[in-house]
Amino acid sequence: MDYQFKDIEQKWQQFWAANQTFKADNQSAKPKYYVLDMFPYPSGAGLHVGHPLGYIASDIFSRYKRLKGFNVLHPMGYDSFGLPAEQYAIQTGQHPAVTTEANIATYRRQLDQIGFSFDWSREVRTSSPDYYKWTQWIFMQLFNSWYNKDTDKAESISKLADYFAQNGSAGVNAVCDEEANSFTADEWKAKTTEEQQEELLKYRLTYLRESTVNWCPALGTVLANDEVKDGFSERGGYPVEQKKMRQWSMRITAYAERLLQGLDTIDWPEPLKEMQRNWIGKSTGASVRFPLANASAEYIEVFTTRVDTIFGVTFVVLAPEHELVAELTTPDQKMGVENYISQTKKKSELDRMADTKTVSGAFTGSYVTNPLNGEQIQIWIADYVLAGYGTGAVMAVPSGDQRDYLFAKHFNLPIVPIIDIQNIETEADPTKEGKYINSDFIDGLDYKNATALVVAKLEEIGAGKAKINYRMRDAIFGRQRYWGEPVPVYFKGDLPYLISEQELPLILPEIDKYLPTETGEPPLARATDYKHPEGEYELSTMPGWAGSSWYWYRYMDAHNDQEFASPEAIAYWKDVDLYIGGSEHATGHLLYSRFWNKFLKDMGLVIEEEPFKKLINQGMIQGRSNFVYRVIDDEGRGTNTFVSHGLKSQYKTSDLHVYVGIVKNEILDIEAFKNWRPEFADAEFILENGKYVCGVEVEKMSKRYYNVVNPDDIATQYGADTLRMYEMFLGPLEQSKPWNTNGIEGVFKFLRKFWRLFHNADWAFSVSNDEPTKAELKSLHKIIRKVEEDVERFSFNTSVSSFMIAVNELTDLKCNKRAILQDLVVVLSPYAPHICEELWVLLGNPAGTLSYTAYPKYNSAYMVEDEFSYPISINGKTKTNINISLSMDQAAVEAYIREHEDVKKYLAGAAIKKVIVVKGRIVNIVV
RNA sequence: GCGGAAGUGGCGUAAUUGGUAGCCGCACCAGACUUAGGAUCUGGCGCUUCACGGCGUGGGGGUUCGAGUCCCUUCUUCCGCACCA
Repeated sequence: MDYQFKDIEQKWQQFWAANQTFKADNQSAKPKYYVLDMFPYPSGAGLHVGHPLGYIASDIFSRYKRLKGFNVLHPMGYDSFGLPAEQYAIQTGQHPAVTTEANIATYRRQLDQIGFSFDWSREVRTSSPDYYKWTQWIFMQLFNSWYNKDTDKAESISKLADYFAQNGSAGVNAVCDEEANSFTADEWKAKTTEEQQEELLKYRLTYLRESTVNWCPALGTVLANDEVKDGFSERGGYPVEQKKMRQWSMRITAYAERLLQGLDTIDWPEPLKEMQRNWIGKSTGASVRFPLANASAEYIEVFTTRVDTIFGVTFVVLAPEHELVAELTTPDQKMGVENYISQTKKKSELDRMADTKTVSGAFTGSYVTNPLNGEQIQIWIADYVLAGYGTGAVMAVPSGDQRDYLFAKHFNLPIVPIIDIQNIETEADPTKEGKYINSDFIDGLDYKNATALVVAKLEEIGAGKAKINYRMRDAIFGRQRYWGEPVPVYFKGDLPYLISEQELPLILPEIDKYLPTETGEPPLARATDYKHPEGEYELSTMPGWAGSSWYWYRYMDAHNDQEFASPEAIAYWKDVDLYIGGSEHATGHLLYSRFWNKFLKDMGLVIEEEPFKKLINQGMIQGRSNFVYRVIDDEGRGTNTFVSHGLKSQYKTSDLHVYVGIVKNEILDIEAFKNWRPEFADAEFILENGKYVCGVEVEKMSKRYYNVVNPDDIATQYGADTLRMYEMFLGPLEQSKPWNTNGIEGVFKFLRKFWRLFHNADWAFSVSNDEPTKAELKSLHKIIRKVEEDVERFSFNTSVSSFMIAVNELTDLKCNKRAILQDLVVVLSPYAPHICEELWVLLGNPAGTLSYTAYPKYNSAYMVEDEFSYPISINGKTKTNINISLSMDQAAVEAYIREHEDVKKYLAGAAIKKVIVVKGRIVNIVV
């Protein structure tokens, strides 16, 4: 029989499912290996050819590891809470659970078709109550914890309360709200329960606080920083504004340093680590207090990374939102300041970011004192100072900072040079070289010594101290949406209380409409029976990242209803050895997951500090869009005539995306185009060389560009094995590339050739039991080693090429030896599992044993050749080939060369200076 | 502006990590078999030259017996961050 991929693939997919071939055990004598894919959000559009790229790579790796004798955990599930299903529900009234269920069915069908070796018995869905019960449970643990800086870990909040009762707040070194108060033990005991709870809330790792949030009116919810891009929501692209709200947050900042340090211990792509480092944004510097004369506050505190430049400070700038602005504004400056503030408010976040050129600001009329030289300096406000970073106030050093420089020039403020080699003619010079001038007690010193001395002096007089600042903020956790995990909290008065663990899961209630209420409350307010006996439930739900921040643990023990995963399961699987997914999750999911993991570690619930040991970012597969060109008539109206790409410059045209399925090699199938949409039924064409040529562009693969290529279609036409190998063949896994089906024939031909090796001219299965020849063994062992090397370094594209070479070689040798082919089947099986299972059984092996057989052992003995013919170069120019034996050492080779007739001829009497031999091979003779 | 990655045939890419640049595939050309071919097989395929040869990894320079690979410089493209004091 010719290669019938359809029958073969269906047969084996059914076999794997029926026999649970890939079910992993939670105990085994084999070493464990955990391969994880980023689980998909099941959108209505289904999978396109880009989605499986990473899944194919991880599947190859999983199958390879099984052959190498590992107990492999390779699970899959769905991140099934999320905005799109809810938006769809708002528009159609359909329950998100219903559409989600339907989408999951589509995803599952599409995934099954590609022949993945997932252990489906461990499937998870974040929207299932069995699952979100534990998301809520982890939320409760976070609520019940605070971060102790002294032990550098999270600890129980009840122990903190005990401590307060005994010692008051003194000696507590916590990461907490700035509003946290100091009190004695007696004062604590004198507080009411409510007052104590209110105080404790300032310490909890998940807490409720009035804070400035990203509010998206169109979505009716707040968003975390990583969900906002350039002032617009990442999902949907709606405008986002800043708003003060009482909101749930997660104290991820407590883990800033550990999140940063941990990056050095994990094997992740450097760009991704760099993105996380940037996001955490650690900067080392000092906080300095500039004393105020006549105000309620004693000083203005600023953060600076260049405390050595303190003698160059000629003014202080506050953010317009700074709390002291109103108080510090003198009557005669009042008008200017208020104008400026209202002007700033009008500017959107986007304008403010885009416009970094214009210098603007206003003088408050007040002054502070430079704590080191007693100078009186002006206080200004300006929107180049951000309220959210540091203290919302900066000391301006125009000689060293370009923004301060421009500001000083614009408002005619003094600019004082402080370093001898500084050149401040036209711009600020932030140099750290040179010696200080105009700088009192640090004059003549260098950067390092000056910094240390200034910090020491500031600490001595109580005007400042060394400080580390992080750019990262706490993560906003509540969402005013329906389709997410309910927050397991009820309110008595203004204070939140956890529901009891017995009440978990707190089930998402049914509601009739998915919009916010008329009074602006979240959709959950529409639920009629949603009430806790002791108070009102929290009405916001958790954000999309909650469920995905711990899911890899659930896979370890997916059906446990007593714990999120049993300690035994966690002790066995520990962490994810290999994680494959897109880099778009760099500052979202991947950061939050590391944060929760560290917290769970602190609680003693998990073992490893970092959840994902090695991570690979697969590149994005882009779409290849095709265009037709509609001719525009003289009145500027679109006609129904389309001009071919090469002639379009002769007409006025507008371009139109055309469905890529009716274009082949840029040639439009005109009949298919006419049938594509009714309005084109009588379209006319201006052709070139009798053909209509389309334009091409690389864009994101998306429905609206008509450039989506569906894996189902490829699998139907060529089979899953071809699809799998072709996606790998396309290029390096980590590289983004446009999808192009053109080369797929080559891969398909390869699989047919491979199939043919096992069959005779009449397509009857036929292998020989003869001893393999040396050449056949060499071909086999070359590929055994090559695939091993390639898989270990995730270079799947190069293995596909090597498979083609091996099969070409064996075809040329007319090899049909069982000894060769059986090993070849094993080596190829991670890439093309279906065809290999079929051939494995035809070779006489029991069905289902292929996945757990041993990977063939490479034997270098088959690589050795007695004599090689080498090209000889003299002074880098290739002259001739000579034969040389591998058993010769360098000295023997050199002697042989000197006496060799051909070499002598080319040397023409010149003396040999040096013979370069690399790995027994002469590469050059220097004369 | 700062940070990162990358520039190799008509195209996707490869190069044992400093050792014969262009493997494998697509496209293309020629041939064989064929009623036919969008099937299969064989051969060719960086540029230039009738040929010998010469040139060639974005450009320029350097280190080296030897550079796609290392160093300097410059250009281009993509990605991330972006008033972070």
